[in-house]
Amino acid sequence: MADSAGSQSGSRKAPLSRELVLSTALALVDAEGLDALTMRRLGQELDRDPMSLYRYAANRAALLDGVSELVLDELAIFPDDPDWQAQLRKIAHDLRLLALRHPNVVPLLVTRPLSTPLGLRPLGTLRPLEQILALLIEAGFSPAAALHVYRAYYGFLCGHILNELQEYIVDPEENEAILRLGLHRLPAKSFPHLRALGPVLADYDGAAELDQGLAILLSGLAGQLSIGQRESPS
Amino acid sequence: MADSAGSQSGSRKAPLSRELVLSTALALVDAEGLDALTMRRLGQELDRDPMSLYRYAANRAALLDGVSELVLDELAIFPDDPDWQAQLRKIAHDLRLLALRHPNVVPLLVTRPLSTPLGLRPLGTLRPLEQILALLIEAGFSPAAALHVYRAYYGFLCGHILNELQEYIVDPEENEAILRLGLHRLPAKSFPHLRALGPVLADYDGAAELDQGLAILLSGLAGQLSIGQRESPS
DNA sequence: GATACATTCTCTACGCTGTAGACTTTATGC
DNA sequence: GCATAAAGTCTACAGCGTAGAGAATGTATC
Repeated sequence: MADSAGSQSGSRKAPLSRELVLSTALALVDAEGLDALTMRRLGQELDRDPMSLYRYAANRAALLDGVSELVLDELAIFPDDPDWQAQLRKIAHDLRLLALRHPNVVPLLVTRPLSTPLGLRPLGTLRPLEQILALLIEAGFSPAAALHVYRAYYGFLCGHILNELQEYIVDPEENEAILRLGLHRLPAKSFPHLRALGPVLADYDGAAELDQGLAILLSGLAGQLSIGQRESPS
Repeated sequence: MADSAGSQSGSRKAPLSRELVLSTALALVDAEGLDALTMRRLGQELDRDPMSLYRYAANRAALLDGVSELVLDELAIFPDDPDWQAQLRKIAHDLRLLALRHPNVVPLLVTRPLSTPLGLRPLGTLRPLEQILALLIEAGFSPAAALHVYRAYYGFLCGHILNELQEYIVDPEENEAILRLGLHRLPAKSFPHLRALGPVLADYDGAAELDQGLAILLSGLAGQLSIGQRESPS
């Protein structure tokens, strides 16, 4: 018998479950990146035959969807908050922190919906949309206006997170080195401004910039609310 | 006898080049998606051994970077435009159209930089950043302020494009069907607003929404300009 | 023409991937 | 004890990226 790794000395291993599979997958992605999440590797991590995973996810794509869902489940939204702007700000910062906590999952979050029609996505990934719509409608926006506000808000939010993560470098020791090395590599002639910004690029206060952008956007969107209220029937 | 496609009847085939390889790769991605772009398949498309591609791209990742670059090269930016807001609006719409023209490349555009420190990216992907910085500095922003404006602007832009593409469905015939099918699948109890929005979701005027968002954002950002500098040259 | 060299392309092979299909083991109900 | 269902395993296949050696071709020099 091939009782390979640790586990119980007895014949039985811990029972598998979708939750266990997904959380192990997430841990693996967090630790070693998306590419490390292969069926074989995950099976090994769970001390099971890779094929057993197909009981809990129809295929690798579904597994990735599951991981997305699991991460988004960490996001708490309160659609009943009477201060919708404050709530949107809170959600934004929460999502930002979530992204920083699971940077390797962000490509998934942002990419998977591109290949799945809205209606067929995992429910967990649609929950934020639904709840933010609820929040906005509660705040007085018409459903259609709520959708537009959502799009502007969520688009901006995703964009910010992507942007920030693109400049983010894991090891702050190496940061300076790689940054300088990289920037030095740029032809001075065609990239003068970028090269000159080296030091400024190095300290990026993502939370502050997110706040600034949100302030602009939310106040603009709030303006549409008061206009809409004055003219349109509720 | 493997002389498959057209080409000369003689022994020689058309000479390969990086441009040819990349544009063929782009065509393949446009036509059949990112997954279809394998070394073997691309080799077959060019009627060459897959290994010959490694002369023109160090590996598959570099090939993907090359495709990103090729697409971004289509984007024209005029850093000398005296009306920076108009220029930013134009860039935004151009990039949006570019994304709609090459939807399968968007994941690449958005995802690849996440795994490459800024300084080590293909130069072609840094050009827009540099040129927009130039535009903003020319307009009177300090370099640091220009960077902040760029981040807010470009983040919003990317976010919008991603958002729009996520709701975009290729076949307008099937659109209604899949949409309804999908929405009908949603539990009415937990997704009331989303279900109710079906018709509104169906017609999404991306250009208009992009314009609206930009209007809010740019006017807000322009405000920072006038505050930042007491005496304005404009 | 002949020779040497550099470039370009091809061939073979290795270890990895997702997963279909048949099979074995274990838990459960009668 | 036995039937049935559920869970897990095994084997196998087609496809992937790409290392490394080799063949074919183009060019420079004599």
